[in-house]
Amino acid sequence: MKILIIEDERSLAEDISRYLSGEHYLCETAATYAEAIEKIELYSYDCILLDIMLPDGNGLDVLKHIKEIKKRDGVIILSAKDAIDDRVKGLQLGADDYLPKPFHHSELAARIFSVIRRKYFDNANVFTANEISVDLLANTVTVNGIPLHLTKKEYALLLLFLGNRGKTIPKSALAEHLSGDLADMLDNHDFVYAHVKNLKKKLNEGGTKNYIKTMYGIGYKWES
Amino acid sequence: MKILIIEDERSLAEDISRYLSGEHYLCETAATYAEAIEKIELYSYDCILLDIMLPDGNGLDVLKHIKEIKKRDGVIILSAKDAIDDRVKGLQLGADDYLPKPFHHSELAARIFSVIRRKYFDNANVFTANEISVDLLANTVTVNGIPLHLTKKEYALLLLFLGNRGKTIPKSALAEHLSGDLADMLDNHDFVYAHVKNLKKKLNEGGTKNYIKTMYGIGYKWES
DNA sequence: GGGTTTCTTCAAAATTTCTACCAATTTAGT
DNA sequence: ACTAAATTGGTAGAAATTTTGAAGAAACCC
Repeated sequence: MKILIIEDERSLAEDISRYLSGEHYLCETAATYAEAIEKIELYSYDCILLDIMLPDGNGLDVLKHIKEIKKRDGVIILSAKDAIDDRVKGLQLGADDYLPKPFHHSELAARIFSVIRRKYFDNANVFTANEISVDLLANTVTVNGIPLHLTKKEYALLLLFLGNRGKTIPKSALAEHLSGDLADMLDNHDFVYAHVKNLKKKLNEGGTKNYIKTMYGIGYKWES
Repeated sequence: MKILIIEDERSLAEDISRYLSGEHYLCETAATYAEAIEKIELYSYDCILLDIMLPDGNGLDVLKHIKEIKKRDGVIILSAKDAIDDRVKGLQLGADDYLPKPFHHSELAARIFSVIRRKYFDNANVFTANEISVDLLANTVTVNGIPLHLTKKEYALLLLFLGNRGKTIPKSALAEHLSGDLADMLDNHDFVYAHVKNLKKKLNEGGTKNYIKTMYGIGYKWES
């Protein structure tokens, strides 16, 4: 899952980025209004964290922009505790949530989780696709009611697939998603093969059909 | 879609090439000014990635050359973050976009995609021609709503046809677009025949009319 | 620290795609 | 209608990619 952090205070942005990376999110940052607009126009994110005060503009304008030009990107507004005005305006403009600074990491994670859940998983805590069922809060998986033990990476992989059903996910994206540091995983995708294999195997032993299709030369796709 | 990567730092060029290959692009590289000019004169590309600093010349001169002698090849300039001058000059000279180094692979892919979409497909993400529909983001093809599985080269071929509807495409151009190493494929077009044949067959089995007309002695043409 | 689990690397086997080749067919020009 | 060149369609070997199992590293848990 991909997060954009729009925040001009660099140390805070990096702090958040580091924490969320450890929670299996892929993070990017934008420190200015201009940079934020650029990234929003070019990419899509699962969730955007939006600081209201930016050196060269107002975060609410960024939000307006997001909602104008498209998109179903989730938005969580970050701002000072007492800026009630911003909060009201933000939610009116279509923000998904509001988090006053300072906040706990765990609280941020919970809000992001909730936004993503709403966006990809019909807002349910338990997401079911055919015979597979995922408890997003407990982070457990069952197949036909029987618990299935997955490792962290396998679970991350499964969520990525389920959140992108029907879309082809390039190997490089899988590598990025699994590897945390998107270093030089560019030429070595062996570990992706390994994890996909293991996930497939476990799902299969659990008795599911094979929903993970290979897109030769590109990546994989979840087909329900 | 065919990309030319003009970049003297070999490892970077290879990185990019590998990544873009995984995203359905056909890549070639040029490491020097001379090599770049040579390839540009000989072939055409859908998008050219242009490093400004080359060991034997300036990338802006390459850009000038591109715009002089032809072409609707899209150009994205790659250069150091603070080279504002180059950016301005580049855009004045007709570059389509500018990407400061270092950049994320996904960011590069997004810019290339945007250039190509603008150039060939009226800025749309899903492109439909009669009963055929191509999702440029997911890289999938459907015929009358039924998914059609194409290989990389077949997909590249289809995109080339759809991007040039009504125009006769010479065999040599098809060979260029399909050939990974632009060896002396100039006299041997057997592999073009093969891929056109396979694409025709799959489209036909999918139930489309035969839109690919043979222009005897010249090439092929997509006729809607 | 020892034992267990998980992650990554490696190499051979299987699969998919690509290219070369050949015979049959079509085309353009005479 | 005949000829030479170009294209089609099939097949097979080459090349590239993925699968698979096993083993070595690394991380984790008492």
